[in-house]
Formats: sequence, C-alpha cells, structure tokens
Amino acid sequence: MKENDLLIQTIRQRVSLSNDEAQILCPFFRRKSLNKKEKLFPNGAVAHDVAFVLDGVLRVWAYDAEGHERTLQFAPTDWWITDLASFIKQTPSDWHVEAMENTEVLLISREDQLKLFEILPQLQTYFRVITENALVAYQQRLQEAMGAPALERYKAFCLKYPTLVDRIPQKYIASYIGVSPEFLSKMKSEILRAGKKLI
Amino acid sequence: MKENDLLIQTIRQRVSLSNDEAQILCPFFRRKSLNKKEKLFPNGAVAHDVAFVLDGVLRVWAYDAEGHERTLQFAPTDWWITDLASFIKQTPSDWHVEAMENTEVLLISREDQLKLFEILPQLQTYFRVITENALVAYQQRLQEAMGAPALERYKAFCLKYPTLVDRIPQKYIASYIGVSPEFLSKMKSEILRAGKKLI
DNA sequence: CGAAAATTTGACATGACTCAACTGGAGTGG
DNA sequence: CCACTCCAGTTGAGTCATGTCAAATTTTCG
Repeated sequence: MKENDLLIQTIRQRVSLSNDEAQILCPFFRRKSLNKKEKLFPNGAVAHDVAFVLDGVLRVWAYDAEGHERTLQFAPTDWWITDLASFIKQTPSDWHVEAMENTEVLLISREDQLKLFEILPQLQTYFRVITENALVAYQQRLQEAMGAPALERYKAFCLKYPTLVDRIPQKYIASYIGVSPEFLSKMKSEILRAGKKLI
Repeated sequence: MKENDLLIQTIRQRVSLSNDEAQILCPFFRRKSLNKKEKLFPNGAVAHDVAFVLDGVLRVWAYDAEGHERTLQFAPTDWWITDLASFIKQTPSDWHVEAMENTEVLLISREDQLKLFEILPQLQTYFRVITENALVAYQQRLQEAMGAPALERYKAFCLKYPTLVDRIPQKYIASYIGVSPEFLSKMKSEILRAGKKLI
C-alpha cells in the first residue's frame, strides 16, 4: 500500500479521510507504468480512467486547425489528468494523454469514481473542489491567452511549473503558451541580451 | 414560488429532486433585480454569491494588461454566473459581473451553498457536474484561443450563444473572442463581401 | 431632434509565424 | 572512442494576421 500513500495524503489536504475510509478507497485504484512517449489510452478511444501521477510527467495535447501540437496541460507528481470531455461523457477522445518520461500513475474509471462518490461523500467533495480550482486556473489562463503578450505567458508558465522549466523540451512549453518554438527561442535570447531577470 | 420554477426545472435536468426537497432548497435563494450596467457586487469586493439568471444577461469581464476589457463569459437565462475565484475562496474579486440589460437573478451565498450540499447531497452532485462541464468548455475555448484564427472563434461564438449575437453590442463579442472591435467589424464585412454564409 | 455610443473604413504599425539554414548535444553502433 | 544521425534549439529574412489611431457614418435612445 506504500504507493497509495501519496494519493491518501493528497486527498487529505482537502477533505478528511479516516484510515478505515482510506482502506475502502484504495482497491478502487489500479497502478500502471507508462514508458516515455506511451499514451494513457489509444488515439480516439474513450478515456475510461482519470490518472493520478505518482512519478514522472504526463501531457495532454491535440493538433490545432493548422496541424500544430497544442498542449493543454502538464501533470507532474500528485496532479490528476485525463481527457476530461471524454472521461465525463465516456465519448471518444479528442486529446492525447502522453508520458513525457517513464511515468507511474494510479487509475480509476469513471464508473468506479461515481460509485466511490456514493460510498464516500467526501470524495465527491474532494473532486468538486479540485474541479472548481481547475476551472479558475483555466479562466486565468484564457484571460492571459487573449490579453497578455507571449512573454508574460512564458513567465506565468515558469511560475506555475517551476519543476518543469528545465526538465522538458522547450518546444512543448511553446505549445503550452501558444507560440511557435522559434518565437519562444527568440524571446528567451531577447531576455538574455537585455540582461533582464525573468521574475 | 413561481420564480423558483425555472431553477428547480434546471436542476432536475441533471439530478433528481423531490417536491419536498425542492421546498427545502427554495428558501436558500434570494431574488434580486439588476438594472442595465449595474454590478452584482462592487468592484474589488468579495463575490459572496453565485447568481442564477432568470431573465436578462450578465457578463463577467476585467481589464487586461493593456487596459482593454476582456469578457470571460456571458450568462443568459438559466445560466449560473459569478467571479468563481472570488466565490470559492471568498477573496476580493478581480472580475466585474455586470448586467447588460435589466436582469433578474436568484442568489445563493457560498456559505449557504455548502450548507445545502450537506442537506441535499444531490445538490453537490449537480454543482460538481456543471463545474465539470464548464471546465471542458474552457478547455475547448483555450484551445481555440491559442490555435484557431479569429474568424473561427467568431463562428464558435455564434454557435454557442445564438440568442446573443444580435442582442448585445458587437464590441462585447469582440472582447469575448479576443479581437479588437475594429477587426471584428472588418471580418464581418469580409464575410459579406465574399457572400459566404457564416455556418 | 440631438447627443452619445457603436460601427465602419482606411492607412499604417507590429507581434508573431513560416521557412530555411545552421549549430550543438545525446544517443547509438561499429 | 569515434563517426553518424537525429532531434532540439537558434538565427535571419520575409510575410501575414491582427492591432492602433483617426475620421466618417450609422444607430440608439433620451
């Protein structure tokens, strides 16, 4: 049960959960290992599960109208991730959920998640709260995407994902903040040339 | 209680609610009228309440880095709206929630909402589900904002808010899709000139 | 009817993209 | 341990989508 410690601990940051309740919860989750570049589910399949990252990094992405990769989200340790639209409606997915490194996750299916909400009401509270917070984060990011210049969006990324900035290839950061890899490179060299500190 | 019918009916589209339960729920809501241009709460105050629109239209907006208005969301009849970040944390608000017409709403405070979740668990389910759906909508919109040209975003707006397209001033649509009012005007005349149908 | 607001239009400016060439590491196999 | 390849990153020239500013026009509404 060692591997579930992180999960329990993370949930307990938001709602109370007795040891007995934790024992009820654990069997609902399955552990899975993904190799670098491996996907959580095949292209176009239904996202049956939501993943809780134990170690490694996952990334959700899709091609845009011009055929470029656009990254919706990164998920390092103790983040939840899936194709939410596919997961909540159990319809074919539009997004790829892909490991950027060898990654360990815990999985729970939508069906089991809804069962769990019946058995442990505070789990529904937990997911309601993290969904509310995620919604706020997307609102802010949309505001940035529409109103802030690319350099500001890069700074915001560096603040939000400090552990990833020097860990993942830069082109994926570009695809997250919504600029071409070339332009991100130019912005960075501009920062250096001006001798400015980023934050 | 006539005025609460729309609320009950809207909730019943997602979760079951007996007549007795509906009677429990109603007293938690207060009715309020807003005049055109009136705000739901003063600039910078805490968003104590979330609003359910009975009639009229509300709009959530803020100034971006360059001092332009950016519209996050419109809420016509039977939509929920507030400054979510302020509402869930009960911290001072960054966004303005403003009536675009004379508008009737039902309000419930965060405190009462959380109480209600204890009394009627399916209400928590209801809000979890609509929050999940809102999150998916923001993910799609972010993907559009980053990857799709302005004309596509305008078309998407017309599909999402068909009742608003010819009801609200065009400059607010521009501030929602993230372009200048001038550029939206130019796109529209381009569509006409080309004789193309929008959808 | 008249004033204020919204929209349109045009000339010009610019941030960000494309394409192509080049540089530099990281891994691999001989 | 070298040579080769492959990907990521950099740089530059040219282009395009969208923004800015200002003026003209239309619509809204008191």
